[in-house]
Amino acid sequence: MENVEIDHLTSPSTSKEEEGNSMKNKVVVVILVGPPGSGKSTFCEDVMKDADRPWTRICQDKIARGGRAGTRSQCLSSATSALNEGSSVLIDRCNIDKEQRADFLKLGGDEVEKHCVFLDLPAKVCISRAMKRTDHEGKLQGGKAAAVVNRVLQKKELPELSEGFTRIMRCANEEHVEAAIGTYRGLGLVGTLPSGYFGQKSPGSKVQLGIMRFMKKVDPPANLQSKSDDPQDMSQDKVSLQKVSVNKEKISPTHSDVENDVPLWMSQDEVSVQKVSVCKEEDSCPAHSDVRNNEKLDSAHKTSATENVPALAFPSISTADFHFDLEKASNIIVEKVEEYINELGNARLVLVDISPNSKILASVRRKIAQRNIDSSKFFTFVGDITQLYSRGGLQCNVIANATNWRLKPGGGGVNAAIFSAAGPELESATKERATSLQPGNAVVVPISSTSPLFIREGVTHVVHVLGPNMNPQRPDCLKNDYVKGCNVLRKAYSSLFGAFVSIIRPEGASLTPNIDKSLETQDHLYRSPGKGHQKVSGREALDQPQNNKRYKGFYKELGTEVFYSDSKQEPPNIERTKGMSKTWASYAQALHNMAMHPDRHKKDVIEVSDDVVVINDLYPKAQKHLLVLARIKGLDSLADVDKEHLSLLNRMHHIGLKHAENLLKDNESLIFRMGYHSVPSMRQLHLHVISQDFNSNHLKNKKHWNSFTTLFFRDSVDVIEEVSRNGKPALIDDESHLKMELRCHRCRSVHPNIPRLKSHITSCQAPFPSKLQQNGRLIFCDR
DNA sequence: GTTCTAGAAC
DNA sequence: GTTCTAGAAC
Repeated sequence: MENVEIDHLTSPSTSKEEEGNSMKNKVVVVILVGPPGSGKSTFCEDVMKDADRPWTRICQDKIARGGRAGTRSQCLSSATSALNEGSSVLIDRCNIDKEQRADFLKLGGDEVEKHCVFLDLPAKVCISRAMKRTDHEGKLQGGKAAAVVNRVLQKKELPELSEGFTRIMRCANEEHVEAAIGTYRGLGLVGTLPSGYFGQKSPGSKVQLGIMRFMKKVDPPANLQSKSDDPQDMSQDKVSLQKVSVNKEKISPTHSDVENDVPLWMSQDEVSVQKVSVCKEEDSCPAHSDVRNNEKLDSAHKTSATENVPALAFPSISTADFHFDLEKASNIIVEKVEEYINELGNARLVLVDISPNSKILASVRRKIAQRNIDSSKFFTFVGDITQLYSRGGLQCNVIANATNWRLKPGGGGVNAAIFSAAGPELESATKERATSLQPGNAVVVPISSTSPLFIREGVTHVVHVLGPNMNPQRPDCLKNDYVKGCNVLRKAYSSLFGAFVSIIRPEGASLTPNIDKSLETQDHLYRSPGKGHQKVSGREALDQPQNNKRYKGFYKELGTEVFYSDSKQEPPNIERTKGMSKTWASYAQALHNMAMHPDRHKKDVIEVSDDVVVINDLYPKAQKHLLVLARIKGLDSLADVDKEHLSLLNRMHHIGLKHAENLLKDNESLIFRMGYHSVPSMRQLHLHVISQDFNSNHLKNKKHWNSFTTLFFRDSVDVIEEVSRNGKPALIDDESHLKMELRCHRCRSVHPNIPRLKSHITSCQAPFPSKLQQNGRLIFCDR
């Protein structure tokens, strides 16, 4: 072994001979997992400093020779040598996905335990650190570090025990990291650590361990014992005595008598055992089914099992029975996901295939790894789409069915499986809404509360979608006409994702789905509250205490309580605002005063007419930032807008456009966007006309940035379309978007703070997201 | 909406 | 020590 490649720390009191005898079976391989800047090297240094146990740090950057990074095989051979010499090993490299970890998990054979320390710190923390360091061994520092961290995080796959780890410690913050360092520093010459998963986001676990408080000691319940002989001995494991809160609803939707507090020192397996012991209906309980099967699936995103976020699971359309070219299909999937991903809010899209060797999944994964797609919003999953929750722990409230033109059960594949799993009611409910489907179209069918799909899997809607057919054995074969085929496949995904957006945003989604004209007379499709008895009974069922705890929180979050009940009721956001004029603080009256009395504010006013006033924003957030104020009293925000204001909205739009075009004459490099804040701080409906440079000293904080660059900003064109279609604009009725991480509005990269972000956007020339490039959302000089 | 500022983060 | 955020006050 070359002595410059690795950091050794061997206890001076331990001779080689003693190591060979006493340490042989007690060495351990600790594989660090985390992006650049997550603190892997610091972790190693802290563990090794004054440690009793001999450690060897294997660092790929340090193995580097002649300016080039070392290789994986060099790391493996150094690690093997160290283990043979009786030293435990710290693998200090990103190890971000399973494939990168696999070889290191074979080190030393079965007798050597493999531990994982998963440094899962917020992206912005890692970026910030990586950018600031000046002495990195791999020369990864400064500006390029942010891009690298972003890229590495795209590939992140959560470590799982099933990979071969006996123990995983996830560290989500500095406190957790300190605890982990303490754990390994306290691991004496012959000590061992309990097996299992410690920390949140245990993949496949039904229990979300809540917020870890590593340092706060709480006595464990009398009926549970730590694996450590001495539970007070923090050197065994600093997490050993922590209690965490567990959300009952998330443990087992059908059983509420599970212990509410589970001590953190229990491993994932122990928690599962405990659940089994209190559950009387193991065979039918989804939680237990999942526990039994959770190692069969390989997704890095099973955490959604414990999160009540809306999700659409969809199979690849047309690539199986309809023989569509896989590469072309995967291109279209990625393209359409990119187009819709910003409309999802906290919702997710999951591409599902039953085969672990699925070529289409592999192709999509390969392509998304090269794109800037938020891996929490879109990921792939290997599993049966009809048993995602019960067997895979993945909760998806909407599943897509790649169906046939007759919308009939049978045939094979996904269609047969979904009709079969849902029971005969799906066929009748489908028939109520449509009897046939054209390629490229989709139809939404709510799932009855009595359907096994709802009871067992938590599925509330099936979206049938029909793709193009390239198989001469099937109807409507396109005979290899891929120009047409690709267009139809694009339309199919647009219909599907549009339908999903309509389900999760019932007030009226911003996209126009491809509604099959032949079906328009029937009551169904995407957004309509509908009159089907099924829907009403489905909602009634939610009032029953059993079977539905999971879904209650879900619907509350989505605000869909009203949407699926009888259609005479209005969506909740309308009800709330009607006749309940919001009270506005004095500081929030400025725009109202200007709109009512423009003559008193002549120096700020650019244009006045009977219905609008145009002003320069007093605190512009970009080089050019105008406001078009409505002059109707009582029209304070989008919540007050309805169909009668459509002509005013159009007029505000055109006045805004006129001013943007005037400003473009002076500066052709500007790009404008026009829109409304979902929940404005200032009274009086006002349209922002803002240049996309965001070059302004008045843009100071996260709220400023996110109010113009997330879904909180409602493009004028979309608002107008929604009001003309639904009579009301779709409202994002919470302000969570304002607290989201700071992402570049062009390339979508994450930045740790406002100064860094502002520095980035001065030079980012990436094209705007495709959605913004459509429907005239961006206004720019065409020459 | 902004300003101010304590204290967290670096 | 400086930078940055986030909450209170207005």
